[in-house]
Amino acid sequence: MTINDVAQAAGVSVSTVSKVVNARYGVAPSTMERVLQVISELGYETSLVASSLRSSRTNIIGILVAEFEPFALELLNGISATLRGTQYDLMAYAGNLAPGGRAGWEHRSLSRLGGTLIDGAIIVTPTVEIPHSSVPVIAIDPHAGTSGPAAIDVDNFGGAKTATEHLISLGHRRIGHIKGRSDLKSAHLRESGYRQALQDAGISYDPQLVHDGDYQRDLAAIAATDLLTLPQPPTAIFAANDLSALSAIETAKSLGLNVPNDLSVIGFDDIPEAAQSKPTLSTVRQPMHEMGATAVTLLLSMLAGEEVTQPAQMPASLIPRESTATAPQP
Amino acid sequence: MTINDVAQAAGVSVSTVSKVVNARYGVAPSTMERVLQVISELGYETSLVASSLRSSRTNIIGILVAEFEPFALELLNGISATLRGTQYDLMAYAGNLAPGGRAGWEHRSLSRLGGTLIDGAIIVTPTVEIPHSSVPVIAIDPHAGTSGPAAIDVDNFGGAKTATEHLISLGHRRIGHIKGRSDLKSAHLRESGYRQALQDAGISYDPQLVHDGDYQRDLAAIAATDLLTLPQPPTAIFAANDLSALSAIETAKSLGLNVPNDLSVIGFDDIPEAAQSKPTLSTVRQPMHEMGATAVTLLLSMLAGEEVTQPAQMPASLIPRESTATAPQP
DNA sequence: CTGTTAGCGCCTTCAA
DNA sequence: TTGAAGGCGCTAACAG
Repeated sequence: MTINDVAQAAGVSVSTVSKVVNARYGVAPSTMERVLQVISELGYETSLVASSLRSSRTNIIGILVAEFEPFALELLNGISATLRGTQYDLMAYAGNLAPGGRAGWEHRSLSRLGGTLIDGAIIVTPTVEIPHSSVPVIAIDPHAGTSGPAAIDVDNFGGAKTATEHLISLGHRRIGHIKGRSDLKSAHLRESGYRQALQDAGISYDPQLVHDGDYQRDLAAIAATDLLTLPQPPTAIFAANDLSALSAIETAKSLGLNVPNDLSVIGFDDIPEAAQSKPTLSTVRQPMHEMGATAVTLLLSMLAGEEVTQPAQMPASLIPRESTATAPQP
Repeated sequence: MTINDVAQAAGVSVSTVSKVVNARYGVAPSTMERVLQVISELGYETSLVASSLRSSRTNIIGILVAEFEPFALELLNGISATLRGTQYDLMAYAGNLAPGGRAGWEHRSLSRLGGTLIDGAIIVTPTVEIPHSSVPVIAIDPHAGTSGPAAIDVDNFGGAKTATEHLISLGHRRIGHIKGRSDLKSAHLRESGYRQALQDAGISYDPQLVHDGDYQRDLAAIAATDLLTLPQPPTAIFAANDLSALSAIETAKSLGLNVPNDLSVIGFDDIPEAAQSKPTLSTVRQPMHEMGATAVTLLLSMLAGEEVTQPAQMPASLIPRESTATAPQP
């Protein structure tokens, strides 16, 4: 079912059909009607691929992710809602599913789709490389410096500080931290926030209480075990992300500890699982919906020809749930 | 950055570059090395659009949705997880965001992407039309007959029956129902399940207790109001979906009723909001993750050349939460 | 108003 | 082993 079939069936040339499809001027009303008739009979739709190869505009916004995990999905939700009612369709592409090459998927996806298929891109990346591209790009959560394209992220430092202050306000003095991936800026910022909160409260920093969890479930479990089997274990743990926090809760349970009575745990992100765990997880929420919406807004202005370079920083907010409680009396 | 630039920089022809990129035989090792060198220097990636126009395989699975709402996003999650480790990438396309034409997006999206951009499609549709296509297609939740392509849906009848039985087991005898969209088969099946459960329990069917909610929030609110202002209002309501159920709870609250003490409410779907409402919503869960996984499995076998026509029906499971309780004593 | 022509970037015969 | 040529479906000049 190509434009050729339509042209043939209607007894006109392909260019005439193209004009009708794209509502160009210069087609006789009668011809137009006949062609439209044939089109609807045959159920013809113009091929996105072919037309995008030829013309530069597609009216499609691409969102590029490594894979569709909860964070990206929430973002997608906000993006989709914001895009509704505009002229743009949304195409989400996970370019890292195939086995092999983990690195550089941002560049690969952008090169493969950019320029032709999509008019602009929102790229969700936890890595450092943000390629420059022929189309406007917004990066969300680009754990990197402020170089490169317009970027959006959450206030990692402030959020971590808030989380730690929450624990302090509950009377905790011995507070552990499970760090995130050390090559990501967000991990450092979150650790800094933790240390700042301690310092502000006059609690001295104890390196023994900080272990590496790499934002991953299994490594976080090891870190939690190390922390909890210390001669003087912490009464509370701030984990750099929810995944680590949930893992820490599991570990505490397996060691016979009760959360939150024996140990308080707080995470970062507020992924959907956080609200459904037992006990439900106290955490610091990234406003993913709003981040998605902001990304769209910025991208649309870039597409409208405006210059956008200023990175946007979104606020993080404390979500106290069941996994944090007042410190046990010694 | 096209294949031409690479060819020029490497001092070879485009066809040679193409052969190198696609690992075809017939290129001298030295040439190959030089070309690869240039490719990595220039950061060249083959254009998805151009190559898909020329060759039929892209190793991309498309998932076509009207928009990215919670149901589709959960599905996406399951699909993405199942696709990991296979050779396929995932492209999700929302082809109905642009204002205007609501109907027929399935056909439009499939025509525009199928045949060239994607090797196969999973289409998430609540409407009746399921177009035939040039690529293998699996339909999820196609509230339609068994005609057309391979389809996956949930046991609507059994799930509705289970929900109603749950209310009956709590002592309710006067049970209202807020129906779904009458043009969708799922709505009829859910109503049938409700009536079957009543009949099995020896409770006579009262047409006054069944109102139309169209699966929509606002219409469900009207239906709920009508039900609750009846001379003899129901003590429990089974809503055809969670959206309607949440709306019914709102309505009940605004009428001064306490849920679940004065009125029990149960929904259908188990969307994420159900676990976070106050009170949390009892419901019947569609196994969206598993439905997505099943869709992928079926699609992969179709792509491998096997015939798949048998529709898959997934089980629905009761998720009792706070919004249902024993019937108030008269 | 309509049709012919020339590519968009790529892959695939087919000659050289 | 290499390159030239044709064409995938479509759009955009340009002639007629």
